[in-house]
Amino acid sequence: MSRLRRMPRQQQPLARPVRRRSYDQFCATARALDSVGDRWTLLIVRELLAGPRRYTDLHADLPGVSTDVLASRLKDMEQGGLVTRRRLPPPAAASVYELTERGHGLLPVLAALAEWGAPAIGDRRPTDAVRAHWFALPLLRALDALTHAGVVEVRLDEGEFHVRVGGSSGPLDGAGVYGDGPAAHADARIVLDDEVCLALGRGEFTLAEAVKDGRVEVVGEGPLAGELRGE
Amino acid sequence: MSRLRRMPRQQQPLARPVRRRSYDQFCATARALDSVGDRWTLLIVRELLAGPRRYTDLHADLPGVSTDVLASRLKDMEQGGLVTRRRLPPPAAASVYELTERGHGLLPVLAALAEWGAPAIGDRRPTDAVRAHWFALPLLRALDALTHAGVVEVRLDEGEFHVRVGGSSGPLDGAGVYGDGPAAHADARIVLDDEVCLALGRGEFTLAEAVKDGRVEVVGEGPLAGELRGE
DNA sequence: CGGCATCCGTGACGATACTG
DNA sequence: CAGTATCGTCACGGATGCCG
Repeated sequence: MSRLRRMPRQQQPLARPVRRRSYDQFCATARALDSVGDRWTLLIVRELLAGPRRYTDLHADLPGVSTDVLASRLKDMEQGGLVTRRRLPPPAAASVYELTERGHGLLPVLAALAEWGAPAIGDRRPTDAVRAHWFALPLLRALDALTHAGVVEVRLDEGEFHVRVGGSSGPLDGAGVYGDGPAAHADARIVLDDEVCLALGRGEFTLAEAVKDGRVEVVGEGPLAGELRGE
Repeated sequence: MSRLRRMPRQQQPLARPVRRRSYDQFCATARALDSVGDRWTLLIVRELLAGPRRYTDLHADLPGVSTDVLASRLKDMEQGGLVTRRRLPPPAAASVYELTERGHGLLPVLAALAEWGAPAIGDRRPTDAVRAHWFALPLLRALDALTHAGVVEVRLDEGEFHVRVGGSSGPLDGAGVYGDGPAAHADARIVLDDEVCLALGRGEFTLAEAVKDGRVEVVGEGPLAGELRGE
């Protein structure tokens, strides 16, 4: 026995207060990853880009995250200035988390990741969870060339979501860039299936082409709907 | 002894073969993070964007990564199609890792992260490591409006690196988007300090403005150097 | 019921030593 | 030089408990 300690190894833990893990590199990318590189953090941002959400809603739409990790991430993100916690008025005894402006600034990061990941998404595996609004990020790429601004409601097999488009995705009005479920007021609605939605995100064809051969159906009368039809 | 097992808890380990950890979500962003969301992976990509590197070079420019984690990541990335391992011709008994085209496709992701991280980089902490080419990604943002193509050598306090610009960052010729050290053939050279370089990455002012008031010095005679001077 | 905190087993990580 | 082996520590995932 006595696996004779091979080294004194008595080096103190250095009295590190709590030391959040950092890459300790003077590099913009590394600093960004210090903030959002932890597991689940960017997916929490993806959820919050849909607008303010409660803890339980976040937990429901992030299958696999454990309760303590979610709570811990939200705390870290609040301290890091990515999210704020807002207590709802008395009737509803609950609080919601929402992105700060800094947190919203991660949209290009999420969009770049979605664009890179779209070609490799493959088929849906039996163990894969799905939510309709997860298709919003890839789709935004196909919609960001629109000149008219407004809200587009998107109907997929999995459910529906809505996105704000046009106006260079102007200043947020407190709501998200996209949202789950139907929109309060939609300027147009499109109906398509997952495959077509992902192919649009991959840039395999344009929205106008997809509308033309019937893979995407456009409902609505306004100028935004007209532009979606390629008119 | 016998800390009496408190529960049957006999649920088999399910005979999982090895199961790389996945978010198991049918979502382009989550799939992307399945590939590059692990700690250190994106920073390895940052290094390899500078061109093919050997294991030891990677280890030297990624302070803090342990040898086994680096080896494991490179193996995962090779299996994931992000990098290839190439054995150098006999004289040099070594092998290098280089990005595949798919791996190069992560440049927009790294650029978005760098742009988001640049405003928050703060001051250099005593524990922070630095490498000159870590400033390349933020700087690319300030250079991507150039119309002339070529190689710009950048001289900072920390050292020098070079970037390929123009031509919409055309097809790669096997080398990186940027590289450490001086360029084999540079069309122009700029001299500036870290602060100015990061401010350019934050978009606080344009390169032409910085040249005008002397915060950036441009050396060279060709058309690219002329454009850098704002002529 | 929402919002966590606690406990526990497993795996990932970081440091160092060692080997072909 | 290019990793592999070993080991201690911490983070993660799952279940459960607590508390307003």
